[in-house]
Amino acid sequence: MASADEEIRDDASKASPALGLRDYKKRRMRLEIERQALRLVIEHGYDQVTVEDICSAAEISKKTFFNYFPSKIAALMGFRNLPDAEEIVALLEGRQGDGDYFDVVARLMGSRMSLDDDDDVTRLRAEVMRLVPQLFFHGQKELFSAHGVLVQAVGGYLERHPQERILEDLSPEREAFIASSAAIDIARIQAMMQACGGERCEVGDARRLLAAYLDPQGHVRP
Amino acid sequence: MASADEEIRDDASKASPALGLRDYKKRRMRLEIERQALRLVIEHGYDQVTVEDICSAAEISKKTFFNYFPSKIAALMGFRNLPDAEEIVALLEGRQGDGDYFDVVARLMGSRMSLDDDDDVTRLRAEVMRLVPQLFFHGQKELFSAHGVLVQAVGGYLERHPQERILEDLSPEREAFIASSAAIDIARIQAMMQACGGERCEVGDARRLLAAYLDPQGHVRP
DNA sequence: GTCAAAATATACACTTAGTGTAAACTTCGC
DNA sequence: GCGAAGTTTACACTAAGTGTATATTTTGAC
Repeated sequence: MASADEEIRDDASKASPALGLRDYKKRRMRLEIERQALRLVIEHGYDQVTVEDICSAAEISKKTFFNYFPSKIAALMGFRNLPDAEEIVALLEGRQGDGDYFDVVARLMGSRMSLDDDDDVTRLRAEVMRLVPQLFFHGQKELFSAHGVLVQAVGGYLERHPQERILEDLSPEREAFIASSAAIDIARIQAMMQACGGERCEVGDARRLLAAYLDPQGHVRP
Repeated sequence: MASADEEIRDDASKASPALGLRDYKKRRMRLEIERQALRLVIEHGYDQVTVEDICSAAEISKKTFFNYFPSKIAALMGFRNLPDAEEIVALLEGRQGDGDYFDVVARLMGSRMSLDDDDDVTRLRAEVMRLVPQLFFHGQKELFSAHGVLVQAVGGYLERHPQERILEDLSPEREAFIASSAAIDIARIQAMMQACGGERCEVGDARRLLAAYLDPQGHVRP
C-alpha cells in the first residue's frame, strides 16, 4: 500500500510535497468536507442542508465534522486558523514601519478568510457566496469571537503604545473596539468584492472605499 | 378587578397611558422577560443561563419566550422591531433633504437597538454589556438578517436613484453592501460608547469617529 | 353582564447544532 | 513489527428553536 499512497499524495498535494501521510489525509479530508458542504448548499440551499447530510456525503461521522470545523458555517465560509490574541500581539509588536497598526490588523483578518489552496473549492465557495449572500452575515460567530480576541489584543497593545493611537481623544479600549469592527468590516468588504466581481481587492482599497464612503468630502479633519 | 387593573396600568405605563389591557400586559411581560434574563446572566454568566432558566424565572413557557424574542440573545440585547425592507424603503423615499441617505439608514439602525422605555432594564442591560462584551459580537444573527434586508432595500433605492450614490465608481449593489456594513458598525459603536461610558453618542459622532479612524489625515479625497 | 371572535399562552413533540466520553483504528518513530 | 500518539467513530447528551393543537384571556358589541 505504501507506494500507492505515495503516488496519490504526490498527485494531490501540490503546495506541500513533504507532508506526512497523517497530515496529507487531514488536508484531503478537510477539502472533501468543504467540497461536499458547498456542493450540497449550492444544490439545495443553506437551510435544506444539515450537518448530518454533509457527513453522509463526505462519509464521516458528525463528530469528525466538528473535529474539523467549529460550526456548519465555518465549513462553508472557510474560516479557519483565525488568529488568537498571542499571534496578533506578536505581529503588532514585530511589525515594520509602513502603514499604521490598523493595516496590519485588517490585513491579518483578510488573510485568514477564504484563503484556499484548492481551486475547485475556491470556485465552489465563490458560487455559494453569490447564491447565499446571507452567509456573510449569518455565520459570523467565528468572526465575532475573533472580534473579542481582537479587542483584547489591540486594546492591550494600544495601552502599551498609546502614541500609536489613531484617535487620540479616545481611550485605548474604545479605539480597539472601533479597530476590530472596522477590521472585520474591511475583511467582509474584501470578500464581497472578490466573490461578486472576481477581481482582487486589497486591504488598502477596501479601507479607502469605506473611508471615502463614510466621509466623501473629506471634511472630518478640516 | 377592573379598577385594580386600571390602577396598575396607570402606575407602570408612563409613556403610553391609553394602552389596552392586552398591550399593557404584553409590554409588562416583555420587560419582565428582559429583566429576568439580564439578572440571571449578570448573576451566573451567559453560558450558565439557559432559555429554560429564564422561562422559569419569568414564569412562562419556552414557547412564550420565543413568541416575544427570536433568540436568547435578542432578549438580552434588546433588539426588536428591526426594520423590514418596506419600512426602510419608505423612510428613504420620504426623507427630507438634510444629510445623505446613509445618515437615514444609520440613524434607523441605531434607533432600533437597545432603546428601552424602562430605566431598570436599561441599567441592567448596560451592566450586562459591560460584563459580557462578547454579546456584542456573539449575538448578531438578528443584525445580520437585518443586514441582508438593508442590502436589498438600499440596493433597490440606489438603483432607482443612482445620483444619490456616495461612491460613483461603485455599482449600487456594492455600495449597498458597504452601506449596510457601515450602518451596523455605527450602531454597534453607538451601543458600545453608551454601554461603556454612559454618555449619549449620536449617529453623526459615531460616523465621524469611524471615518476619522479609517482616514485620520483625510487624504482619501485630496 | 354575557357572549362570540380574536389574540395569547401553554403543553408536548420534534429537529438540529454542537459537546463529552470511551473504545477502535491509523499513523509514526523506532 | 511495536508501542505511543493522534484520529475516527458510536453513542448519549444538552440546549436552541419550531410547529401544532388546545386552553385561556381580552376585546368589543349587545
